[in-house]
Amino acid sequence: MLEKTYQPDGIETRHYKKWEDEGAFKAGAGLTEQQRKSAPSYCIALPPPNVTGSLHMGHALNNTIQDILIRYNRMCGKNTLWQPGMDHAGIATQMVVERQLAETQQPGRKQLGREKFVEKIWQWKEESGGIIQTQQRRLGASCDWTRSRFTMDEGLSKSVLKTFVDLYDQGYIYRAKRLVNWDPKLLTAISDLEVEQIEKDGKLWHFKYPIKGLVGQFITVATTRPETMFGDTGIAVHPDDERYKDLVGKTVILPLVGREIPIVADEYADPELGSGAVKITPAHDFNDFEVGKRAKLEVINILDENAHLNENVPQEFVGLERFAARKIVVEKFEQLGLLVKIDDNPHTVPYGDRSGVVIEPWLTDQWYVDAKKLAGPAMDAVRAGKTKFVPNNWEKTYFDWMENIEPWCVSRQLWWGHQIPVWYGPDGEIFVAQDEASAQDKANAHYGKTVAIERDSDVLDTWFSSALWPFATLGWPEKTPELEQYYKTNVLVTAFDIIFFWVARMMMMGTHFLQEEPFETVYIHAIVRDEFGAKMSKSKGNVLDPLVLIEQFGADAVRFTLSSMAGQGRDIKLATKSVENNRNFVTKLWNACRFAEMHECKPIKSFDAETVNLTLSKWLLTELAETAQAVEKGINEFKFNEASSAIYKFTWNIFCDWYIELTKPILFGDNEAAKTEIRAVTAHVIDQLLHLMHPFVPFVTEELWHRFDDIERETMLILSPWPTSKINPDTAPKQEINWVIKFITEIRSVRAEMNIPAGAKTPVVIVGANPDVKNKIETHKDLLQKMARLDGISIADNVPEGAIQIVLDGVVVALPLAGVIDIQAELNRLTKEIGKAEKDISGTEKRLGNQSFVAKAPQKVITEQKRRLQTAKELKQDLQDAYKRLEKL
RNA sequence: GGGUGGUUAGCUCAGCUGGAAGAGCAACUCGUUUACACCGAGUAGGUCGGGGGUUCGAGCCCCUCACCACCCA
Repeated sequence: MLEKTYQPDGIETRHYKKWEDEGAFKAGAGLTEQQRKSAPSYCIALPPPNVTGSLHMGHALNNTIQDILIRYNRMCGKNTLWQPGMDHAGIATQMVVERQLAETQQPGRKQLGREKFVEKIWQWKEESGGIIQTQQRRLGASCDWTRSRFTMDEGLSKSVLKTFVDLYDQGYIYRAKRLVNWDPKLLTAISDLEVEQIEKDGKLWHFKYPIKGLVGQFITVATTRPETMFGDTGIAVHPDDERYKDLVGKTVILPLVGREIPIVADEYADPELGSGAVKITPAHDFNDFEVGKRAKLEVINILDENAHLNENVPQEFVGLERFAARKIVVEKFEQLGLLVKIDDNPHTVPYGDRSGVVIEPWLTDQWYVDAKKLAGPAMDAVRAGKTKFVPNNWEKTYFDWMENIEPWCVSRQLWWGHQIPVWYGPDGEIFVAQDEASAQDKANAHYGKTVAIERDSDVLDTWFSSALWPFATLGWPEKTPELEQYYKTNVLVTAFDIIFFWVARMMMMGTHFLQEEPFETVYIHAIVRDEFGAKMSKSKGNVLDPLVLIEQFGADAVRFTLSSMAGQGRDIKLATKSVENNRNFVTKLWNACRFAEMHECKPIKSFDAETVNLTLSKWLLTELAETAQAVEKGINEFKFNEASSAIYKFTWNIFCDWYIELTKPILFGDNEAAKTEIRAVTAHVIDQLLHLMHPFVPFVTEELWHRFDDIERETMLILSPWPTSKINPDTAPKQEINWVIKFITEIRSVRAEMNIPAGAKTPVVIVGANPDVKNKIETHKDLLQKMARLDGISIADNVPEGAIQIVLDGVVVALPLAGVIDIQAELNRLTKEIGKAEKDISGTEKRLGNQSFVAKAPQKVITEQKRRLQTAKELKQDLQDAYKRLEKL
């Protein structure tokens, strides 16, 4: 016997273990060798989480969606693969391990040296990396863990090297000295996508620079970064700016330095901003770099890797930290009388999203991928509809970014990652090869003798390897059966913030190396926020931990909450309360099965939905079939909220609220044939429902499927085939049961409104019943009485005196309660009802009286309006009659 | 500054190719009945952000304004 409530803890781990142990997650699970070859494949590459990561709500949503898709398609008999894994997260991992070394008083990174440090990282990875995969299991993710991959594993590393070498040989990769976003804390270049622009209350300092040859004349420049003045190599003014026209071509003497620098005309200078003249520091500002190129200005780097002033500044300033330098520079200008004023100036400042320090544009040698060339085919694939974005509007974001794509800086000054396969000869000649031996050969051939070569110490950007994910995990560059079977993958599920980072790069690499884009569909889901719509963040303290919620309410409740809220194009505002509600929903399902169990509803193997006799059965089966179709449609269209809502409504509002209640008179009665049918139907519908719900709430459904009857299951629900459903074209059962429901609802409503005690049973008299109504009443007499709390139903020609009167489809349902009810209250109630009918009548009449409506509206709408008017008129008449009868008393 | 999404009941959100606004939660009233109090029955609650337009008809289409959120400069 099922317990009163569902307790997920032990059950979840038990089923998960069984699924995993018995290979239910494995590629092609549930199919025979033969079927695997012929079945259509369905493959999802899991966006690899970061090896240092732990499961947050975003992952929970992301994984839930993928799991729904995978479980559904697996049950549909497809050859499925959900390919999991992790990426090595260069910076993040290095940071984690460095912090750990510091905390345990061990020698730091630099003391250890590269080899030892990397060893430490591997050690860390084995011991505590990848916690997230355990957490994904808690959520129920049915990935093929036996195929789990890591971007630093041997196979992927090979793919990465091949990719680099091929791209280099094909001319897509080059080395260049350009400005990069330099993180002076982590001492590496970072992607501009890893730079956060944050609005800050800054200052705008106005400095006077003396003009050479014009004694006592100055030009005022405004700057947000005084300390960079040591690197100034020019002053820019707008070419049309009358104030400065005469100064263009002259030079100024850079204070504190004494360098002579030119005043140039460039449209970059905004006459409206500050003084209209702007100092140009090409080595330390992206815009200035461009101006400098146009005006052929000198490029002077004044910062070292730690963002301290280097030897290119006057002796007394060398070694100063950038913000200390700023203070001192301002003081010096003030002392020299060259500080004009200081304005408040809110502006955006770039911060490294990992380090949290201000990012420095810094001039370095780095490796670049010519992303522009790769972007072309990747865009074509989307234009041609070979890859579709869902919701579609994200295509625009994709195109906007791809069209304006910048060279992709792929080198990072880290130790953790794929070391760049580039070797340098004694004179700096570049040799690119997959291993040192081949590089040596190339070098020897080049120089005509054996020379010492040295490998580039930098590693590749993590995204360089993740970009290969959808095919490298399938074995590429080898032509493996898996690659053949599963590429291109069906869908990529991710959040919008990853479109640039990852989707775009996979599209580029996939189209380039396999001549086929990596996915049919890119489904972009929502971002999970807190219940007030704010971003979840540790500092705000509004983070909901999925594992805590799973602990509290069960994984199914968490999953169902997320899928219910996964509407398209909208963020999810998540409150604990809604998870609790869905826990209640799971319990409701549990109790429905408990009811079935109590009444010995057991699956009948030979059950045939076509042969049921009872209207109630036919009605329920139709509702079920409609639900199944809604669920399928919802999943196929990525409208998980619609699928979830169909499940919820059927389970709670149809099956529990009505069906179970309507079966009670039968199950407690003595019509054995009816009882037998209801038992079979109930069991059948629950069985089907558990299938429909399984992708959403896998644990409780698996558990119930095994428990609500005593059949020894040959398989597990996870591998049980998805039901086929057929909607009965006969709508009569539906109409009949809906009439029953309406009858009961109306009486209940009136009883509550007229304050009839819940316990009191009332007789009811039906007046004006046609044979059809009489028939329905006769058929469902027991349950109508039970559910509407009636004490007998009689049929009469006249309405008894002093009764409450309900008009239901032209029939008067009277509750003769003379002496009990408050006549005036009943008169008031009827007046209100009459008012409603009148409003309906006048609205419809107005519409039908409109010539152009009648002339232009479709016939269907007009007929509907006429019918509506007729019904309303009849209702009003009946209500008025009821009123008159009562009024006479 | 450019772009995207949003504004519907107190809250969170549905609302199909335009045909008379729905759910869940919260609120309030009442709880007989062994599936379930993690429950049941019922009630109330909305100028669909403002303005204009198209249309016989607009929450939905068009224009405009306001506000909110996010992305990119």
